[in-house]
Amino acid sequence: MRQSKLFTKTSKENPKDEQSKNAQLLERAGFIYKNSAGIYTILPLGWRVIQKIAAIIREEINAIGGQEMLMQAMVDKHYLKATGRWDIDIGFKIITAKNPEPSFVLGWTHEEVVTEIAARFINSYRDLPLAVYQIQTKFRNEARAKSGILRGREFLMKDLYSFHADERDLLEYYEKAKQAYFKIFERCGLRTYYTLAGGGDFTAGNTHEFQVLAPVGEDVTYYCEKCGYAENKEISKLKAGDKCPGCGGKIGEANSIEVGNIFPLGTKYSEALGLAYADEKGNRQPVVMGSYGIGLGRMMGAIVEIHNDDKGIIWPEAVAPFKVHLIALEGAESEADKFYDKLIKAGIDVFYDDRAYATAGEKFNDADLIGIPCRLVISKKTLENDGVEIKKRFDKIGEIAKMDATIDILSK
RNA sequence: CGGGCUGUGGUGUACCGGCAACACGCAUCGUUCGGGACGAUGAGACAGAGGGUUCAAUUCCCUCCAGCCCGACCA
Repeated sequence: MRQSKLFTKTSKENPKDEQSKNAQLLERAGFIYKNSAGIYTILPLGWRVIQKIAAIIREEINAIGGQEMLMQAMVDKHYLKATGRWDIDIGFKIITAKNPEPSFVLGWTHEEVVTEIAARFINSYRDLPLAVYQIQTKFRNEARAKSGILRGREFLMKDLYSFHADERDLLEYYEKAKQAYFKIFERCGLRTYYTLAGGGDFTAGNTHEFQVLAPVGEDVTYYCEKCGYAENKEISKLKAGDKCPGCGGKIGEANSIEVGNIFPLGTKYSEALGLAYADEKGNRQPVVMGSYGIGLGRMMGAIVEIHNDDKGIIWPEAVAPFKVHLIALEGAESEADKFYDKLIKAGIDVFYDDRAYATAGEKFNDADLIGIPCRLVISKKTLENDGVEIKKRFDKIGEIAKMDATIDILSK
């Protein structure tokens, strides 16, 4: 991708109406655009990051047997009526001039919908267990959208639902999902705490959240500095300085961002929507369910909150919009063009700053802001050695390498 | 939903009861070219919307709308 052709441009100033780091940096660098409070367009650069995150999620969820599908945003009243959730004041009900009485809501979750679908296909214990998921837009009428893309009114979510013959099988899968979640977050550069939490409108029992410690986070987590055990303040009896109930380590208190959660739903939804199977003896049993969510936009925001410096974003390699940022300086344009073509041919995901009228300083500052982890600079200076300068985003100075050798290294 | 603050070219700001200024960005020309370089010229806002006070409103008052922050709420 040539930077001169990119749809967006960077901005030198922070937007006046954004206080959170994630929104300031993502907007300045051209990853997102705010249309309304809590409603952000994901621009080409941001969409690349979201796609990287989505690919990692798909890999890990597919690996635990998740089958991807897509449910629709419009959810008929009868689904939420079945569980008494139609009147929860979080959805956007859809009305029209001809139909002032709403009969649809823009889905803020899909337990009811997926449960009814599953009831059509699950009949026997032989059909279980199963797990399906989607990456889809959710709508929530947040009383107060805040913190940039960390709490929006419309956002992309991965929601996974699992179906089991009994509680034991659910818990087994729950553990698998937990491990998959740890992998997903770790691969995306996020250190998460597996946090005991309440169930909200989803289930009466306890649930688990994956919390990233960060000052902007709106949750408060008590966590063990030694073993990583954690509880959400909402339900916790712990306080800072206590001893960890598991290992005796010291409990710390910190604000945190909930990037994911997993819920043992039990039979609440299967009973409400008639999802049952025949066991080995032919007796009808309710299916035991779990649900598992990850907010993709919120993850992107959390990554930026964690990985930045005073110059801009520092993307973890796995989720960076491009693998390398190639910069051509004055006097090296034609050589840089050739090198760019070679990188493309070698299959390297490269962002190429070919802008003729930008100064070196502008290019470097933009590169720092956009935050691609590996930078290549070609200038008259580097060409004296038939070379290119390689610099990691977090390094102060780079080193010169031969162009061909650089392609070899990058294509590995 | 309650409270506070804010709303001025594309962006960030200033001024002010007398028909709007500066920086950045943008356009053209020239000089530059390894950390947002310089000079010249130029385009671009009827000041969130509506109403009121006044000879006169971007400025004062009211209403509404929008945004941010705090709180309440909250997969």
